[in-house]
Amino acid sequence: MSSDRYPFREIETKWQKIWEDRKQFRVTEDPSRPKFYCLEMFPYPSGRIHMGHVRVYAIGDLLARYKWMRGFNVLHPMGWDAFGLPAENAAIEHGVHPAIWTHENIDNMRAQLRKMGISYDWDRELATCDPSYYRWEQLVFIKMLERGLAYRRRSTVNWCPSCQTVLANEQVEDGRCWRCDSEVTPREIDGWFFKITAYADELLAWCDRLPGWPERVLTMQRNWIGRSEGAEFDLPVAGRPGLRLRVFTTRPDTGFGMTYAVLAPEHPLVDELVGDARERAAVAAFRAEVARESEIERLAADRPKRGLRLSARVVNPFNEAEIPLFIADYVLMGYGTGAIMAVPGEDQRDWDFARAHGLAIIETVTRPPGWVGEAYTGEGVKRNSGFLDGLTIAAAKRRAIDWLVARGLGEAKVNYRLRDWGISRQRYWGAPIPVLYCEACGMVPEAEANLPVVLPRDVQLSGKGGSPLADAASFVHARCPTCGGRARRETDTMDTFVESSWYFLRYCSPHHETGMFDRAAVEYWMPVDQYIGGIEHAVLHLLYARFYTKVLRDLGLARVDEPFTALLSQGMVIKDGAKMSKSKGNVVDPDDLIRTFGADTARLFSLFAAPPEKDLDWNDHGVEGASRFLNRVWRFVLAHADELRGAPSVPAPAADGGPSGGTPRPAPAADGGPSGGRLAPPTSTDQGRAFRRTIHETIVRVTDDLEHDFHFNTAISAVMELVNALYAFEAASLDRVPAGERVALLREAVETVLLLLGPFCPHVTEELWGLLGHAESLFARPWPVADPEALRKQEVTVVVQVDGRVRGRLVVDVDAAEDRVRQLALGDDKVQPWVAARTVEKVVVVPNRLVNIVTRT
RNA sequence: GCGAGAGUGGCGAAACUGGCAGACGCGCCGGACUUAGGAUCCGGUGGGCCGACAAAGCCCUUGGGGGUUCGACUCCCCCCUCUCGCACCA
Repeated sequence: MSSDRYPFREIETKWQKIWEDRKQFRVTEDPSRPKFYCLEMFPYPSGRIHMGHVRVYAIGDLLARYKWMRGFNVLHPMGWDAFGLPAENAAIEHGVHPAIWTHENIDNMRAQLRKMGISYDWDRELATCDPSYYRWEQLVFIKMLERGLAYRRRSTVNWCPSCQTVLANEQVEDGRCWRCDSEVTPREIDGWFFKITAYADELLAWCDRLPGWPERVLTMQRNWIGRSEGAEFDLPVAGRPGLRLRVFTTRPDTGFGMTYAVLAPEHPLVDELVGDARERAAVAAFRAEVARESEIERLAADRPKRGLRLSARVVNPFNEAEIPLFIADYVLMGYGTGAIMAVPGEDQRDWDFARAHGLAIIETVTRPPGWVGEAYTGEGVKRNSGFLDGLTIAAAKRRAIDWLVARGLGEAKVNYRLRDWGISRQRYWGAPIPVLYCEACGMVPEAEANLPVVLPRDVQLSGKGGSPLADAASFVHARCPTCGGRARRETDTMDTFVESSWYFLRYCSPHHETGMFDRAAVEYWMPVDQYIGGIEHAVLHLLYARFYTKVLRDLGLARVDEPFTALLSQGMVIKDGAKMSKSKGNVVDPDDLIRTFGADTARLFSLFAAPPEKDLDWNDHGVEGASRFLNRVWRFVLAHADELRGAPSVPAPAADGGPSGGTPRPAPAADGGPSGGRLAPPTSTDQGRAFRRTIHETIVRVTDDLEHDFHFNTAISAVMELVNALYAFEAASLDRVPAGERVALLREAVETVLLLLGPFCPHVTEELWGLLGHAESLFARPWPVADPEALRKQEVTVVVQVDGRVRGRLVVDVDAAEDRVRQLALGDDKVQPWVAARTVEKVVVVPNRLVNIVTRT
């Protein structure tokens, strides 16, 4: 079956070696050329690449090679997100050290990626578990500590019992661990945090300035940050002078509608407010009941709101009314002040609770006529609201805040859903946090001269809980960098998302030894022009990396506001309607695929089967189709190689940029093939002219598809059409087109196919390019530019409609006079019967496209 | 519930600012070449009128229903379905 396929194995091995030996894709800063930084999210070295990797790296390589041909200085690096739990779990299960396991996996995956033939600058490869990498992150940690951007505190965190570590909020999905899907439980623990909330406003504001990002991702980030404007103010506790309850609200205008107040069950004020032992017991019971529920149960929609009425009462400062106070499970300690004023008239949650507990409901916004419903949250004029009556909601909000401020009760306040990023992990295989606890000095950062704090090799990994580093005596016991006294090292390691928050900066100067990166290199390469990765990182990695980049900027290390100018979120690879997984038995192994069909076919199908942002439905027959297509190209060139070599090569485009704003290469390769021709093929016949137009229309179509919309699938189909046309022309032109002209056109078509297809299928196109007599790499050639002369049309087919239905066609000169086209249409044989018995009311002529004759009886 | 996106042949999908719906590929059908073909090449392939075949033609068709327009997959309104994200965030 494969015996008739072109020899992809030899060809792919051959060219991979040549590219590597030549270091063809190694780049350095070159101020004379425009740069293009093309980056795919680096992989976790799990050991094997999967089809998702094939897809994302095929996309990245396509863009990198295309930009390369367009004359850009392209940075296209690859590395390894090498810290993380799987390595540690493998160590526990199989007794192999995480470092060894990781490096073996990296070696395997590097070999797999090489077989894909991707244009990486391998000299820039990095692994985040390397001390020469993470040392800079430790240095930045210390600087963040100095500025209060890193801090330690005790808090309730998300604990994954399976991973035996803490998770950041972003890493919990529906109450489950993002990695292992275990149910997360709350735990009170000391840990380190990055103050991402200090950047909430900036992260949010820049969401409006990232036009190259998918709206979907920006929306997710905006939601995650969750900015809301409102007010914070105090409710005095009735009969307890000096005791106040602080609440946050986004609707200060509804203060007069506040008929009760609610505290989160774990609110610290609750203990001060309980009256007697009986109430104390009731509170304890209520808290226990709430705590017993898992996160997942609490998240279940539409569950009744439960609450407990306290004996204490508070005073509504707006109307001096004494109102009841509750603790209830629908108020969360983690947001705002952990306490709310309840306005059942204008808040559905409060309405539900008020109805369940027989509480008063006051409407403070005039409902529209005929409105029926429960709580009303729409626009309207204020009523039942004292000094706010008659105002709009917006005006009333301002007036209410002014009123609170004037009385010293509160102020305007912005709240965020975003929490600080908890980066402590109670695990081994991560970057050590460079901090010590001195018996004399307390918590002190490690001295910069002592960095890196290297992860010790000899550690017992049991998986039984507790930081493994805590058991490594040689690591834990250290000298205080300040006083020289006895000190204990921090044994938490950093979340691996810290490493992936700056690897794109390290790529700019991966071997830089005196700092995180070389400033000039970063100035030249950053930001990343095109970032490509999965949607699963819409908030996680992409938010952290944006934050960390801004921190580095504010530390004076780099002048970059945003790391990624444009983002492409590629869809998943699915098969038989489901995500590929071992349990479903629908996994396609990239190695098998490449062995059977070759890397070019694997890449071509990945790019052809669906547009990149959609899920890709894997189809084995479709892969065969892709393979068949490449064979078709291969066979044509081989059958005609001798003949084609004698014809003049395609003229290299003049170095004046392309049709779509690309930037020029400096000098076209002086490699015109053996005959060195530079002239456009003659087109003395209609057939020749039509074929040449097809060639150049294909150039326009493919270029537009790549440049504007990432329509890789339609770009490929355009090339397929050209190949179909090539076969057709070859067969039909033999006696009709002069031999010299014919072979010149065939050569122009073939070379155009190879150039356009090169970034998709680099090996086979390189090989065929060589067979045509070219000494230089296809990728040293500029991207083809359409010849306007070839695109010019003499005639066009115009559709003739009668009352919107196609009844005939006309072939007319391009830009023929409207009147003439109208007359031809009306007189057309096919059209006549449809208009004969009717009155022509109107004739619409769309130049070069269509005529619509509108009639009535 | 809120937000975003999507719904087009047997399947993956095309269709630029409204202008020939279904490009390209898969699958299927037929033919050619062949000892043979699961290789290759050529042709056909949305549904219906429609029959033993063919040609030509007509009608219907982009989730459903309305609307705007000479003309709607595309724009507007209503509804249905699916996917994703957020989900007591005050």
